[in-house]
Amino acid sequence: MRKPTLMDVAETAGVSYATADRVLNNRGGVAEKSVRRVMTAIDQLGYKRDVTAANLARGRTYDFVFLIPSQAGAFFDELRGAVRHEAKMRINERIAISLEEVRAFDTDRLADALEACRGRDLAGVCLVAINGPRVRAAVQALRAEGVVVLTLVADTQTDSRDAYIGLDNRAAGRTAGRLIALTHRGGGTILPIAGSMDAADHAQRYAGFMDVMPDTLTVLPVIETFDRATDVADAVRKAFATHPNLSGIYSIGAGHNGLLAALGGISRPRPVVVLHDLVAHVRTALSDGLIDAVIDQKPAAQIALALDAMKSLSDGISLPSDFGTIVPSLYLQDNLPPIQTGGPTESQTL
Amino acid sequence: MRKPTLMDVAETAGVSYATADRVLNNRGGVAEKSVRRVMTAIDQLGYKRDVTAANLARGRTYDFVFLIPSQAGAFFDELRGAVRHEAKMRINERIAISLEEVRAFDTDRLADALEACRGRDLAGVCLVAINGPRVRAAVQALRAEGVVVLTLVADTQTDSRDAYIGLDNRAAGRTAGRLIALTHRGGGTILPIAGSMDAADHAQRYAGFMDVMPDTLTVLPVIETFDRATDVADAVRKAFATHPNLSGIYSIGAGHNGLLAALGGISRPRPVVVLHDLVAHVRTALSDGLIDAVIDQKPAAQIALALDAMKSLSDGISLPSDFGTIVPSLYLQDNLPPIQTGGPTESQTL
DNA sequence: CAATAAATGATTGACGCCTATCATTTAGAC
DNA sequence: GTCTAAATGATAGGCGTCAATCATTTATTG
Repeated sequence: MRKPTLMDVAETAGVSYATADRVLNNRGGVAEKSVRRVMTAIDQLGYKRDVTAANLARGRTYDFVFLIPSQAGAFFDELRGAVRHEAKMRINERIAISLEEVRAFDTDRLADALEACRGRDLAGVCLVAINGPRVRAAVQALRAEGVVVLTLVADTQTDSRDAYIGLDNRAAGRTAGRLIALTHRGGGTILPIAGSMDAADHAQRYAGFMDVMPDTLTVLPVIETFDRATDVADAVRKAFATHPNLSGIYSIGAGHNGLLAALGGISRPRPVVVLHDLVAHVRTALSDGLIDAVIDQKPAAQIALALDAMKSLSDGISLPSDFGTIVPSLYLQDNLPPIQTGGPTESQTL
Repeated sequence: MRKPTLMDVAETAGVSYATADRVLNNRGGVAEKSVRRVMTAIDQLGYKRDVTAANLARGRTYDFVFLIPSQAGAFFDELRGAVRHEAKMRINERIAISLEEVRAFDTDRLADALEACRGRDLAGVCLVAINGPRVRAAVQALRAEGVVVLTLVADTQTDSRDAYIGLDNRAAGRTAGRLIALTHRGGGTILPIAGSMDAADHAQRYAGFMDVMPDTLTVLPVIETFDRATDVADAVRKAFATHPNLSGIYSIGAGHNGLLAALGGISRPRPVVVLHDLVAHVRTALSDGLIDAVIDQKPAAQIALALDAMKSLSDGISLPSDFGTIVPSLYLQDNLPPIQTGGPTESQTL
């Protein structure tokens, strides 16, 4: 039989369409026993509301805003690219996405951008969080308006946003550590390089890394480079000079260009190198065998997840508890994912 | 401004709605110059047909059938589970999925099942292919009816189906090999275990594995176990006895229970173990540190891809050339994906 | 039992598109 | 200029739901 409609439900419940509708969209003013009869009919028939028809009727559209740092750097480039891609993909899901760039590390600009979102009848806002009183207040104001607010990549206080989508940095660090350990079953000397141990994500990755380090390995003190390529290169070169038996490098942060440059210049057997984020030049380096493994946080997947989450939340559907935790992907040179094609719906012009 | 409708297009093109409609759905009988004017208006306004409204109006539904081997075994269990899951997920996308189990390795049963699909006005059929003249004929007959036919996991001749969704087995083997090589930089002895080298997937994995084996490693001859757990266990135990310096195992096929049992029983330092498919007991073994790495072919993702592909193809949209190639995922115990929750839409009862 | 409130029924016009019909205009052939 | 074919316009009903209105029935209360 054909998919049941709400009219069918009404009939088998022995009530009018109007009453069935009142129950379905709990508009109230329905007697207890009628509610029950409708409910019964609903799951007797296996009725499921036709969401597309509903959205059509409601004329509902979802307006989402992404506030992404304008920070140069391959990772945020990818993130922005993913937003643009999803924006194209979802126009015929009645989802309108606008991408706004915000100057990086500038709480005031971020707060400005958030405040500018008020009164625009948005369904959701997604931001890469940095903390600050104005930011926090602006988020609260938005949520008070009924706008769903998500944090992405970097979180704020747990209670001041609706959900957080981001990498499990501890797991990422553990994964890196596990791989390093596996490749050093005979022992060795490892150099961890971070941007800044004051950055929560770097600190968590490092902690995860150390969690799984066996004591047969010598782990040198972390070098902080503030993700500046030249500093990274210098640090690596110096380490090579100082530790002739350096056998592994874990690069916790960014500034990979420096690392790659330094690696290209050495003569003796290259150490095992594990680093983060499969951006274009890292991908090339991995393909070329200049590095061994990349731990990725799948920015495109995060954007897609964020959209699903915002849509659900703004429909009043709550998220599963473990939602939003991104498990890192591990890539060697042989299981690199294809360059983003966008799936078959890409060409859906007409 | 609001999303333009076809009426808007008609107006800015200076034609009637009927003509615009004739162009959009190329029903023919429109003068060349009118076609151009409508086309121009379409991309001037950035008009995109509202697919949901269109499907609503058409009353179009997509009926898909999955023919999955009834073969016991965790992998096909997962595959079937994924089909059922997607079936639930997509009912409000006007997609009806039915899952039919077919006795494994039985071309006649498969052909029967395919023939039973005829005349049912299906949009697509997805099968785990095994070759045989009757199967091939049945597939052709279906396609002649306009049914999209996809192969999943195992392929047939390239020209006899619309698309193939499946693991890049060579890449999977290479990934395993790369990991083994990385963990044996000092050399070692590796045991590859396959179900049958006559099976294309196993042979390909093995080939990929050997592609990247450095000559500093000793690779023992492949053992064929026909994926029988007891045979696997025996083979592993025997290998331990024969090769005291056995340092790595690559299990190419299934029958992992036997491998895990044998591993649990050894006293000396465990070799590095890499195997395929993150099914429940493998997951447990990985969590417990009984094995080191798992290469997964993401059955759930394959099912989702298959559905997207069938839908696109039956809408007349062709697939990108690299579509359907599944790149293997590599899991260590720290980056295990969460147990399938199904995303936020799961709870979308009303 | 009347007066009031609560619950229900009946119906309607969107939403954007599809499909079909019928009338009208325009162009081409002679 | 007439006749025919091609092109176009106008319009209507339907897809399943939402949101609203108004009329009617049923229950409650004193």
